[in-house]
Amino acid sequence: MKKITMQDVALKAGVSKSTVSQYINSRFEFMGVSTKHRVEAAIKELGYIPNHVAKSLKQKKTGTIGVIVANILHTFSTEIIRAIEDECERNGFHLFVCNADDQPEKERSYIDMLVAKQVDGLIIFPTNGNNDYYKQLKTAEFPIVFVDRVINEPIFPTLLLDNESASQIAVDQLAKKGRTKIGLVSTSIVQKVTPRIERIMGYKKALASHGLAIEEDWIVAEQREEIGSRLQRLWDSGNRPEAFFATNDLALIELLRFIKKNKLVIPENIGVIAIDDSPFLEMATTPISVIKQPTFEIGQNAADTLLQLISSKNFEEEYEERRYRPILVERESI
Amino acid sequence: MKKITMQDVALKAGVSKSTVSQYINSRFEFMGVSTKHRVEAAIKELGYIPNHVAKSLKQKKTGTIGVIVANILHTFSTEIIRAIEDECERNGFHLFVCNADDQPEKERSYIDMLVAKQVDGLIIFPTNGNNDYYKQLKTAEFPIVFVDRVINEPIFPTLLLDNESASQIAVDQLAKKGRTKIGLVSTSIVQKVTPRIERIMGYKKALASHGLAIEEDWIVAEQREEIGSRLQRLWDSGNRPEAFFATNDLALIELLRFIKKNKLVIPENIGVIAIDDSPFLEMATTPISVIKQPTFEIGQNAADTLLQLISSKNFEEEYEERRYRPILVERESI
DNA sequence: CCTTCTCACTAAACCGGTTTAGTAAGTCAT
DNA sequence: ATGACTTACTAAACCGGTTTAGTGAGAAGG
Repeated sequence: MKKITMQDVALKAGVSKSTVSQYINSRFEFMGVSTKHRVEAAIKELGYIPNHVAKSLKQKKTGTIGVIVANILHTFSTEIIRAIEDECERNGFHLFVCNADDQPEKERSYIDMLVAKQVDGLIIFPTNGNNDYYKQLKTAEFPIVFVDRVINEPIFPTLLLDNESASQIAVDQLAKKGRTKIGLVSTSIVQKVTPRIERIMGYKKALASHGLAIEEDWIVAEQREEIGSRLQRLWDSGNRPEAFFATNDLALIELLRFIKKNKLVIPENIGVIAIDDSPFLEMATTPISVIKQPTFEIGQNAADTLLQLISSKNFEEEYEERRYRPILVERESI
Repeated sequence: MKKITMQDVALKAGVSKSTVSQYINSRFEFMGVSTKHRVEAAIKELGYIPNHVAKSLKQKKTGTIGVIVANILHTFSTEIIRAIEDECERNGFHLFVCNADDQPEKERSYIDMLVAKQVDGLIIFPTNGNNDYYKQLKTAEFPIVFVDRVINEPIFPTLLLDNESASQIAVDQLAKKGRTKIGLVSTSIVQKVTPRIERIMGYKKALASHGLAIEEDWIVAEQREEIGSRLQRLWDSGNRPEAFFATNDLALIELLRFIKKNKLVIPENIGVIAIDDSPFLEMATTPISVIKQPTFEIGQNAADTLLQLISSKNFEEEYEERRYRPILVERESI
């Protein structure tokens, strides 16, 4: 069935399509009342819906933004995306969301696809494997904002949690309850993912700040599927920490699974604290203490920063990364 | 900074842009080897990225699909969307995901926006408030697939859980454990949302099938924020069920919050079963039994059905709704 | 009455890639 | 030598909306 165009509306209303375009864009300054009503009636009668593809071609903008998430399984990612969506929507933009699964090749092909689709800008949780390509895009003055991870050069605005600070809070909380033997559980640091690296660094610094030794065996940083068995081996070795600090929600799930398997009681047998929250942690038998990221604020700011870049076209040579203060949610698990 | 176009590549390579277009589209049948290499080198040298907006205008397709979710807070929604994303991606399509918050006006404006953006089709979890508009789109032969909810006429393919069956399984499980006083917790049915209505209907039928009376006071179907206080009043009344059946994950969260507040022990003091799963339910102190939807299959089929509609352009007068068998995940909470 | 200005509207170029009919050169068969 | 066919390539129209310079009619001022 033939799609209705402005030309059809113009014919129906007895005007030119320029006049219809003026009407669609609410430019009524030089438009007779009779003309206006005829165009309005024609649009309604024909059920005309504008074609934004044609408009985008001429105006060289699409009103869309690409978001490339490194790992969408992290709850905080989806929370940040929700905030980005809300803020973009408030400004008349819509999102393509893509999941790179922490793979640089996937990320690269998403960037290409989104640039080809003429998105007006990108928000990327960078995988850290496309640094040359990021530089090319910088040279091309393509608007990009990074979130959650830092790359080797500060070429785009970068927003992320103060990870070391988050670890400091975690260790502080455990130490405050008298815990001196503190282990850490993380997902793999092979890819050198900023939050994981910085949180482990922060954990070490925090232990040192409490005069506590760093027990390398108590640092479990594995692929998610390996965490359980590593924890088991650690537990069975007899040299056990009193508490565990999980650096993200996926690590926490594996930690809780291990705890349940060994029929440990929180916090009597083992203390637990984690970074990032989930609705169920609050109402677990033992509600789990967490350090939250201000995901809504990060997302909103990321969106605003990008929209600013898009509209101003003012590109700085370098950008200072913006760090967000973590938020302690003290429950009963430590 | 000026964007590189095919014309620029053509000039560089010493060919016409038609030739460049043939190269980009891998049409080499009538192309000299020398020409091919010159075009290839020019593309690489200039860093040319095609403009899909121009291509879409000419070809009248964008390779994008709109997904309008009624309520994105439900975990099953995001699981279905993940499956849709994967399947669409496998077929070279990408998604716009919009959240209607169960509001028909929001849904309507999203449909308009997505049609204007020339998406090739829509997957909608319908709010049930735009039936006339759905019919208009049917008349216009716009490809749409409905998910999770049924509207008053079978004008588009519709995929959803066998909700009554899910409730039957829930009541069967509780009855099997000797529970005869079974309450139900749901989010609000004011909007007549298909799954909620059907699950309550299924619950009543299932009680009847076990010769159990329907205690209207034990049916809590409220706005999410009201559920806790309604449950509290029910509990304090003294006329209490032995177990609760939560019809979705949001209702379950409120139920668990109530249980925790009243220091009840699952399943000793109160049995619990719910529809829809979450990672944490498995490792709760008392792992919660659930009836899962086959979200991956539903999402994949929804995507395939829509892609079929898009490519075949073959629209039936009516469609039979497709029901999916629920899956029991027996844990320890009943 | 003539000139200038304003109002209301329109023709046509443009955005960038696709596609198709057309062109030129070379090959082959008669 | 000529006609038919194939290969390799290209000019230009098209997709649908935007935008701008242009046009005609009417009003106002000198």
